[in-house]
Amino acid sequence: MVESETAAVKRASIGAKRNPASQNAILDAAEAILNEEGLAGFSIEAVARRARAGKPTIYRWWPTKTALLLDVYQRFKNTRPFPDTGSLEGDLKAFLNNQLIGFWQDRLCGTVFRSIIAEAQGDDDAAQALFAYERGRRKFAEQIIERAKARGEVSAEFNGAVVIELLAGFAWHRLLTGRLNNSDEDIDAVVAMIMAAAKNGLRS
Amino acid sequence: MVESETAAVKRASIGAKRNPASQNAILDAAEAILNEEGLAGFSIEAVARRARAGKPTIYRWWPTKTALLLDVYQRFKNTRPFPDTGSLEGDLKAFLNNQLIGFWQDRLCGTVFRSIIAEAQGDDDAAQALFAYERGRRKFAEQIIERAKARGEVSAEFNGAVVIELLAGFAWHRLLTGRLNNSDEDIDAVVAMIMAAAKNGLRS
Amino acid sequence: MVESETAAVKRASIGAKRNPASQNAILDAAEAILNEEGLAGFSIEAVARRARAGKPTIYRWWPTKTALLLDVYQRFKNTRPFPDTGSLEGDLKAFLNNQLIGFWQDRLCGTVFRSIIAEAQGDDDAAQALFAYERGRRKFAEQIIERAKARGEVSAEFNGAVVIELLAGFAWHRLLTGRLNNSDEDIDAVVAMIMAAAKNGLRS
Amino acid sequence: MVESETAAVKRASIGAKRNPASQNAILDAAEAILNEEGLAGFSIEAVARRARAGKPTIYRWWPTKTALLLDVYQRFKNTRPFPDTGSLEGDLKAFLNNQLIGFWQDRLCGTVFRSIIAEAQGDDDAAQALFAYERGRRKFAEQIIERAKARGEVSAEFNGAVVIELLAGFAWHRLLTGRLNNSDEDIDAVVAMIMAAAKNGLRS
DNA sequence: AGCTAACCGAGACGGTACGTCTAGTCTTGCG
DNA sequence: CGCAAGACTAGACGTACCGTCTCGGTTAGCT
Repeated sequence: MVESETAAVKRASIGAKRNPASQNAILDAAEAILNEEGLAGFSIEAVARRARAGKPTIYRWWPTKTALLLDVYQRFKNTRPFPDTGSLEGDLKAFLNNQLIGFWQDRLCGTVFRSIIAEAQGDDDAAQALFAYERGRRKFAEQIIERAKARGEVSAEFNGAVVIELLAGFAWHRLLTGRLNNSDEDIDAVVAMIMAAAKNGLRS
Repeated sequence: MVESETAAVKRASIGAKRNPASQNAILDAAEAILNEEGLAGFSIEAVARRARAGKPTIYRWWPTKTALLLDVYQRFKNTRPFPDTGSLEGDLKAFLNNQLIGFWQDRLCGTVFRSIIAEAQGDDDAAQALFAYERGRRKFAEQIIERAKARGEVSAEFNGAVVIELLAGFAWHRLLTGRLNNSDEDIDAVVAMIMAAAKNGLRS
Repeated sequence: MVESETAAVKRASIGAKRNPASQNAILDAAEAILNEEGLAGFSIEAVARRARAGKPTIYRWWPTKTALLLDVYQRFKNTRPFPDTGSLEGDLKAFLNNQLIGFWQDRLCGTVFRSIIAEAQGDDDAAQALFAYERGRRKFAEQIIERAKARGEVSAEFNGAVVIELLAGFAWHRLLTGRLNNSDEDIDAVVAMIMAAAKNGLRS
Repeated sequence: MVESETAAVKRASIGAKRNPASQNAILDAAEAILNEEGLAGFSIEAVARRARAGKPTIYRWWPTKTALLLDVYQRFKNTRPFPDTGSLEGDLKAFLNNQLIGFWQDRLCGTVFRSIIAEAQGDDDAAQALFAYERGRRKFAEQIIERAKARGEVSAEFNGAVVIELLAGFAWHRLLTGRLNNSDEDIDAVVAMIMAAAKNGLRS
């Protein structure tokens, strides 16, 4: 993904339209800087230097630093499955492992997402972008509970939204406190807790 | 607490020891800026300007921006009770309401804590300080579960650490996604979920 | 001359040859910008924007900003007479009034020429163009002295080149120090000074 | 004067007051850049780089590029005499040689002054500064004529202001057309012209 | 009682990054 | 092939903070 991080190639305009080579070089550079120096060293200036791009080229396509971060994050998505494992327990574990904790452990996904969350705490635009994205992800994940209800695994009153947010919150907390690794056992514990609550058939 | 935010008074040295008036003026200014302009406008320079203090005076006592943020946060603490309500359910609700969500809704506590978390994502020192603080808070909160075990409300195998982290994660997630308000019903749902799991007597 | 400064008309290519409409639109825009915003606001970018022309179109025909300026200046020329008034005094006054100070007071001529001189101080190409132009003008003006010698108004040893340069220098100085206006009386004084020197019949 | 152009020394603050070492390093660097690269290469950025100074340090003390140029120019002044030679002819030659043409030929004085004139053509503040300076210089030089009148060399009606401006204009013209050198003979011719006019006793 | 050490406000210092502007080059697609 | 359009690299613009430093002054506490 970061194949051209020291791209010494000369990259001119390709006419009156966006040059995908530049776009990729910028995203590559952004990713590489986050990887090597973390959020603290991540500046538009540094990205431009590394990508051998002009600053205006970056500002033309990404209005804010966070927009660039979000784009870097988007490049990682779509690869991991979000399967119907046939059981609530399996689905919840897959959710944590494939979409949250496990996903963030892969490459820079976690680093980038941490940066986005941090950025959103001080910048309103970033906040709106992140919140919209996150709300969508949660809504999507609530299908897990709908499937479980269809299967009869949980009662219709079971509060799916809260379950999903509990899992997401747990994962965010692990991410933001630098404790993603060695979470396997705790993931099992969390899911077991949810399953226990589900078996009691309560409305939440 | 912010009684002297426009302190026009002249505040000289009081000799070879720390001047508490300066210390307070700086913390007041920091708080006021966070209140009025948010994390984005929060800079040492701005705090010094507003507090009519010299920058070195700030750097002498707070090595980093985050240290100052942590101090601002500390000023809010200690007031809210952390009672033994006599039941696990009561204790958990009190934990969320008095120590987490409810507490953060009060004045600037939430804003400041959000800022600290954000800062910690890019600054290692800040991260260590926050993580140590947070770990301590969780350990302390686990007493809730110990008390419940002593009462016989939950089995000895109940995974208290995970429960506390689920609640903390839920609260962080609400804080960081700007959804602290209108959480009362969801707090009840979360606690009900935990109680349901506890009643099943599982190891977690 | 500035008839199409807001040229909203669509101006396409007229095939494989230079489009005079574009050329004029560019010169018009350049002139208008100099008029309204002065040399400081005069950029190729601004000219292209105003003329609704592509930057390459400008660069194709004018290699430098100064070349464009010189072209704008040239459009003003040729209209004023450079007559043989029959006397040295009349010729000198006509020179100052028609070719220098009086000419520069007309419309933007002075503004444009000031800009060219300024440009020439930092750009070698511009300097060469300006100097060649100016040298030619002086040589031409020296005919005034030749005519006076033919008439017997001054001796053959009279240093015509220095006289012309004195007048040119005086005019440049007025132009560059923003004092073109109210020069009439001073023009008379300058010419009287030259006439007095001439009458003494000295070699200069 | 440019003794520390590659000043590798570390130059910290000397407290809450202007550091003359920085000031000198900046002026040295500005001078060196003008010398080596001319006005075209003269940017605040380049000066800061060469002086190993921060850009804000330059902007703190010199609001515009021209202000810096003027300061560089001022460092050259005051050394050359402006003597009373006892005769109008001698005074005029000394004026041209010591204060104008001859002075500008020395080191970078001419280059710097050319740059100032150029800058003044596009920047109003620069123009005001230059015009005020220049007006003062001319007023001062008019003492030459006053002295000649006191000596009885010229009549009381002799127009001193115009004479001084003729000389200044001649010198500016030589400077701005890159023809300072080999002016000695022409200086003599110019002065002879003025002397001839003076002898005729005309009012100008 | 005098000296010293640490404090205080102030603000300059060398830097880095910001977001905007222009320079000059390039390519596309229409006419 | 000329044209409008607009992308590209490059780098200067002027501003805001960063964290460090020295200044000149003040006062507490030790000698």
